[in-house]
Amino acid sequence: MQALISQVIGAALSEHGVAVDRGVHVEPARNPEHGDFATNAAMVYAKSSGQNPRALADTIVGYLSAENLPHFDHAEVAGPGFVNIYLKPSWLHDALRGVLTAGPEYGHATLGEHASINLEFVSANPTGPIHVGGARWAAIGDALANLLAAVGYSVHREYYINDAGAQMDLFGLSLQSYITGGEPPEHGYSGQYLADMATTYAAEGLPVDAPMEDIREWGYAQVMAALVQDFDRLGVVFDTWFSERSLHESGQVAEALTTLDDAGLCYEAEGATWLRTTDIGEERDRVLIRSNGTPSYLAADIAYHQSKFDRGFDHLIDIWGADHHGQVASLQFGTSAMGHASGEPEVLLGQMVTLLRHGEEVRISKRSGTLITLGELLDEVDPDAARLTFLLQSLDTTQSFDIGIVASQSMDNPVYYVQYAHARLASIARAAQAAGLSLSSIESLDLSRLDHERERELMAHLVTFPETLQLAAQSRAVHRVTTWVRTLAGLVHGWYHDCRVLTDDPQLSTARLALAEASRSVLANALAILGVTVPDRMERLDEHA
RNA sequence: GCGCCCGUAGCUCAGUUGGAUAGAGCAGCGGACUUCUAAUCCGCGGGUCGGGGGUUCGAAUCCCUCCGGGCGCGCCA
Repeated sequence: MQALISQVIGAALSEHGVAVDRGVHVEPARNPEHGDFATNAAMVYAKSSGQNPRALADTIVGYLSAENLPHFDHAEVAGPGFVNIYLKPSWLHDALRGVLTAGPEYGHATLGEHASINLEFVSANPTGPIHVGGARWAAIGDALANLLAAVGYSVHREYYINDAGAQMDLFGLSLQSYITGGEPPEHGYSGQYLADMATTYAAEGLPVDAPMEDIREWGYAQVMAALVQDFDRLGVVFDTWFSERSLHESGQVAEALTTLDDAGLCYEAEGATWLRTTDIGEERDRVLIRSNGTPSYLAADIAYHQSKFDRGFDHLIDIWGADHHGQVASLQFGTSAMGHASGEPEVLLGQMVTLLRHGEEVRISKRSGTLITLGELLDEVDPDAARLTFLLQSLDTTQSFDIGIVASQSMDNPVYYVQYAHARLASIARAAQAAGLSLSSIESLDLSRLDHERERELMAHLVTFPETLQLAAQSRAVHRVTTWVRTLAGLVHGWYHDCRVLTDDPQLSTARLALAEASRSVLANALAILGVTVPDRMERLDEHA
């Protein structure tokens, strides 16, 4: 409908001799008094057409009125030159029919044209449990994958295991000291999880005097197993766990280094090999091969992203913590030097999580061992509550995650508000079935009885779902879906309160049942994208709970 | 010093990519269950959109500048 109106106005302007070079924006009116849709086209093109905005708006109204648009009622000029478009209620009834017909597919799009995306997120050293910051990327990455899939991309979830390099040895030495009771290494890892691992190690009867390498590898396996388990609890499953070591062992890192060198982008100095990142305005060049002969993290990362392209992905997206911001340009430079489009990989930087407990900040540091792990978080906080909390905010804002609030005040957590809306609608469906009420064929439904203001608002919001998904996907902003679904839940609750579905008026009840089913379906669809459980019923809580 | 992000109600955050009277949740106060679930609904109070310039019909949104906060600026990852 929106697109159709935009098209008609565009054609009208062209016919009127106006060059339509900036598109025609038609948006749902925010205020019901402004009709169903509004456009600012008259103000945008006033200058180039040589007319004042209101006169041009009058012209547009004339065209619209003559056009015989479906469901068109009338249009009028408002304010400085807006054109407000009023449609007959039947347009929302038709739209609702469309929602029901599309079912679980409603809102899905073919924007991505099946292009394949490799989405990498969380990626960390396997030297300990994932912490709360990682949990944010896990929730967001998984939901973004769902979102991109919903608009037509083929998405692959990937976790890069940084199992090569000095940190692994430091981890091995640290664990060894816990096992032997010996001196811990300088700047080593510490924390309860290492003590627990040492206990397990002893319980399994493994040799205390084993070489560090063996202990390191044993610990690595332990950490990975725990990682998979924690992600599973959060509902996140990766398609690929990619080992950094494998890149070194297969020679792909060496290969990448050769390619970069052949392109003349490397030089040697101070015993090391450098990448000329100052060529792209970086402050300094970056080391590719250390003076001790080992490739740097950057070298492996360039090879890693090359491997993603080798595996056939059309586009790469990485979600990184903002503390890695400084590495983006070098990696992209390296990737483009390997022959790929500039801007690959697309790196989404997420701001940090400030962990609080009842308003008091908890400093997290993996090496100092004061971390709150994902597992510990999920011991205290319902996984759905955790996920939705992470999906509430934009990646660009630092998130305050108060464990105390998300756990203890779970009554007030938005996740239950949204889930409860679904449970209520599912409850209506059950009651309707018990009463022998069912939806006849969608085409023959008489929806004209849906004329309550609550119903108008609810239907009008359902209509914006497809656009919301597309905008959210294009801007990689999952939280927009969350915002949208919270609004939907609010509208559902309000409607539920004012508009009883099961009445002694069969036509009214049937029409309302259709709206309930459509709302339930879209709600379930949206929650599935967010990765939040969709309950058909929820237990009544105690008064004091 | 340089780069990125942020600053919106007491608190936590949205704000449809520049639109009409800036919103929600929580917290506070006051109302609504003989009903398909009250984990709900309704009402009230609460704002120099960090400050100042600029761009234009129109700015929370774009540009400049200052202030305040976070993160980074390793041959760690």
